Amino acid sequence: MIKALRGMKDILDPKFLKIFDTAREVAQSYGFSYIETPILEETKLFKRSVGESSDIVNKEMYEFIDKGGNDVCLRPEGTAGVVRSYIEHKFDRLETPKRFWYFGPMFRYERPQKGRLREFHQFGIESFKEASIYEDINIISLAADIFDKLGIKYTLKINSLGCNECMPSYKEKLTEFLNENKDKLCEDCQRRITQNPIRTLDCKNESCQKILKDAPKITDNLCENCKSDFEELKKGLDNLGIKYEVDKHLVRGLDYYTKTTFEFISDEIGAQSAIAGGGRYDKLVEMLGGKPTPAVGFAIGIERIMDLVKEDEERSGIYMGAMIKEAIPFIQKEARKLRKNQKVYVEVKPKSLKAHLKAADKGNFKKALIVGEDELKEGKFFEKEL
RNA sequence: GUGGGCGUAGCUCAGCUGGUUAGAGCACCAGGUUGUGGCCCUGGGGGUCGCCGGUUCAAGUCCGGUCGUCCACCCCA
Repeated sequence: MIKALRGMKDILDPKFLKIFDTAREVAQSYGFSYIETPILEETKLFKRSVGESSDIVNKEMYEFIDKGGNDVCLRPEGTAGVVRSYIEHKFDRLETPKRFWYFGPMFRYERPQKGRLREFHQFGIESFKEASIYEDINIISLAADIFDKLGIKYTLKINSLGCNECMPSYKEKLTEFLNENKDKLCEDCQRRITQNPIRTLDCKNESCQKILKDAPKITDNLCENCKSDFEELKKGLDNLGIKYEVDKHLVRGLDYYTKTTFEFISDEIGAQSAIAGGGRYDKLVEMLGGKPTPAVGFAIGIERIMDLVKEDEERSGIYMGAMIKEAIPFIQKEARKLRKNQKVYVEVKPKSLKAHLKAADKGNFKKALIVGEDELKEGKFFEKEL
């Protein structure tokens, strides 16, 4: 038997569509426009944006040489492609902001576990050309609306990584501190010093945490602008009634993030608890060859929230069935009329009345319309509310 | 890449220290007097016991390998 590849799943759960529909509705209600970029891109794109030091680029990409000799890979995340498209269409030369939403599969060659697949789906938002902190709030509000609409409980964590002005100097100070304490840190943290020093702040190792509590704090190092923006962000979320926690250890794993970072967490889904993550990435457009353009966005992991969405169990629609073969054309014709304003399912195999009612019940329909010999003669239905 | 659990019917699993035709519940299908579902009863279909090799008179059961799956680490949505 041929099976789906490791870490790849067929999607049969109707909740998947429900999530898609909800996310799309919310994004459109905010006035965002749809974008879908190719699933296959030049490998370079991700090396430059996500960062060569990241695990994603380092060991998780589905990378290969195509028949034309191009080094390509399946996209491991959504932002890079949207930014590439933004620049390619010269939107960076306009002053008008561009706001997009997208939805599609992403690929990472990892060991699968709960909340982690090799092919997974993300709904994402990217907003370009708007440097205002109010846009960050706008974006967070959009994400919160999607979760609220889906009935998903979450904890929102926010942090600021600082900008071009203050981040590099903080990184230096931290690296210096880490190097001084290098021999006391765990193996992972020692590796992190060169790869992504800020990640050490997040280490789960207790002995590391003891040492790191004396490490320079990111919030103490923010420049005036970043500091006031972060204050404004908190006020803005208060204003909208969106609850949050400040998490000084919140670091995004991708190199392109700056200033605001945020994560929506659920405590009901195991170790992979981040259901959405995002933030500002003011340097990325420039890094990929565009004009300097501020940008902010986020992505939701669809598979991670599947279990958090409640199933619709209400009966709906009509079940139509025939008890004799001759009645099938009749119900097909009637079904077309009825479908103008409701869901109508037609069973094309003749069955006993009992069997039809049972099927209508199992299918969670609200009403059953059955046609037998008598009904066919009179052009009527046997009608039953379920 | 590292560590641990698990692979027996569509699903959830049972199968003691190896012994004849491999079981249960749920699901599915058909009946319970001819055309009224959800409950109940009866019957039925469905399994190369993940795969390969080894030990043995005999393996679902023991051993090795392999693949898959789940959970965790790393990392991330």
